Amino acid sequence: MNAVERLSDYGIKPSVQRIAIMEYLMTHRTHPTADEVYMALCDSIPTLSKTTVYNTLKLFVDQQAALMLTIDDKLVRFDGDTSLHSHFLCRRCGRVHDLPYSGKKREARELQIEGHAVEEIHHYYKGICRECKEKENLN
Amino acid sequence: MNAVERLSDYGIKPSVQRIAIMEYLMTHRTHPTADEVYMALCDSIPTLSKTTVYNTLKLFVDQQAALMLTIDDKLVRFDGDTSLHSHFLCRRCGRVHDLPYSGKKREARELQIEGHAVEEIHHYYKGICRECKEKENLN
DNA sequence: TTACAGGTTTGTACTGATTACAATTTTAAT
DNA sequence: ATTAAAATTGTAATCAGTACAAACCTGTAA
Repeated sequence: MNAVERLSDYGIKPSVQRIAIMEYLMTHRTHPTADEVYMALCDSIPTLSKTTVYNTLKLFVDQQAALMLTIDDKLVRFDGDTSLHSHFLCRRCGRVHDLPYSGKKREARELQIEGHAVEEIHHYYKGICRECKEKENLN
Repeated sequence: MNAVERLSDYGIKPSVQRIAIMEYLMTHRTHPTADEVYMALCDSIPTLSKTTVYNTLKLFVDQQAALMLTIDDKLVRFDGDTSLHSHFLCRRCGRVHDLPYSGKKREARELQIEGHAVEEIHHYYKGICRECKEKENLN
């Protein structure tokens, strides 16, 4: 699946900017911030505006073509992988790693929890990631 | 357990401000923002500074006497209940409701997931809360 | 009592991510 | 080719949160 197909799957009209941003999300599983997306693309699209990046990422989230992660209290991150999975934020290196969804399988399909209509599930974990732990142990 | 006891349990020296803020967190399970805490207390402590509220809440979180919730992308919220539980954000009324922790019991005691050292677990759910759904159905 | 030292609080100024908005450009249809 | 609608852009503004230095306590020891 390419970026254009994915956009139209979610009812988003393609444009140079939208395709580039979606492509970036699809090929970089780093959970980038809006600024990181902008910095990565502004060379290849010199006229790109930061406002467009913000608007476009918001559009993707509204259309459910991307996830907005608020795991970090400073920065909002975005994830092009909308499948049900969890996230791990390393307080050492600041990276966000994907984890398989660890909740009850049943719950993920439930529309209701305690009478509330659930539309989004976010499972976040924080700590020190494997790579940072291994580096630490070398010292 | 009163606020002063709770502070000393977490190695925090009591002061008028710290006691008032901890007391507010203990008696208001609304997951308030720093600004909400400030607005609630500035009448009874007229000299209270917003910086103090921010600093104190940060101190509580660092000492693990409170939780910082980043369920909302706009505002950081605080929770005086540090027991393992989940949260539901209603996109209609904006309130955050508590939910029992629904993850696997095993996982909560694990220090590691996929090799990462887990220090914090945050399970967030978003949607429309029961009260808002019921109000909606009346119309 | 006085003076000092440490920690705490305060107010102001600043930062930096995000948004509002109006102008410009592009797209699509007639 | 015209025109309307949609998309993009740049600038200015917003506003939660923070840095910093001055002022203020609190306890201790001369």
